[in-house]
Amino acid sequence: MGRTPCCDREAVKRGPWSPEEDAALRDYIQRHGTGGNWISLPAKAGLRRCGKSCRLRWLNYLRPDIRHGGFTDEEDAVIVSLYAKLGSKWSTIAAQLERRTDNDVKNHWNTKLKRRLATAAAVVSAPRLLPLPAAAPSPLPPSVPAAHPSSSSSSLLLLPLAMPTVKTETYTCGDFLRVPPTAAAALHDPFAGCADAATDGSTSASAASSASNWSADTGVVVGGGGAGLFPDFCMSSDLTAGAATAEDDHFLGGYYYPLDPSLSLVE
DNA sequence: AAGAATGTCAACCGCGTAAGA
DNA sequence: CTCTTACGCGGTTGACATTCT
Repeated sequence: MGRTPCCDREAVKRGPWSPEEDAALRDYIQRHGTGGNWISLPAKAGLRRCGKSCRLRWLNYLRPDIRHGGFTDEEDAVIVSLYAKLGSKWSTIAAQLERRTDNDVKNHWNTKLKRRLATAAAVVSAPRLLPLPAAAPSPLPPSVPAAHPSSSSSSLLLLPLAMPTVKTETYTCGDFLRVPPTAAAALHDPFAGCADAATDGSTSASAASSASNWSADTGVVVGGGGAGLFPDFCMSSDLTAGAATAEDDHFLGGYYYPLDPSLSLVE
């Protein structure tokens, strides 16, 4: 037994909105607002649409202060990070992104980010994340916090990596998708355990060292491998300038997945 | 060039819940 | 307190576009 429909399905139009309907709805709302009652709005606006449909059309498409598509790397990082913390709370996640709708964020996750992560994880075969040698010197500049409060219990090395602009050899950091440690765990990252297993106080799996050890089939080594390398690789100008703070959650640490499936790990 | 496969995104569905009667 | 109504949200669908074979 289904629930009572919110409106008479026979009486209302469904499917894609015409430009005329868009104009009528936009015009009405700009003149009168929603009036706090979406159910009665369609009749007042002269639309043969369900109130729910009007609300959705306005919130997800017609509102003047929203953006569609073209998600930036920073937005991707925020989405992945918040998804790991909150799950599919799309409205909450969207609220953290300027002028984005929950529907857009949800679609972006389902069609791009989720698949990208899954593909990357599948392509990569263990060992995914290379533990740094215990004696590896800390690559962190003095101004960069050694650990983020939210993940301080993890032995993950938190890296001074931001969404990447510096080209090194064949690839840039833009060729990798950064996933914060918590997000990687939430995605059942097969390598998460590898990082967490290092409990001896030494720095462990390093996103930067991982990224810097990937190569293309051509054998070109990206970077040169090793923890000492990444100040030259993916270091954001903000971080090198010491501007990063512990609050810059999505700029610190995490796993780097190659977006190019042809990338393989350099042993 | 054509059909199939895949990707994208707008829109719908139905559930949970807050607010009001 | 209970019931009804409407809103907001997350999951899902389906049409259209694009890419692949």
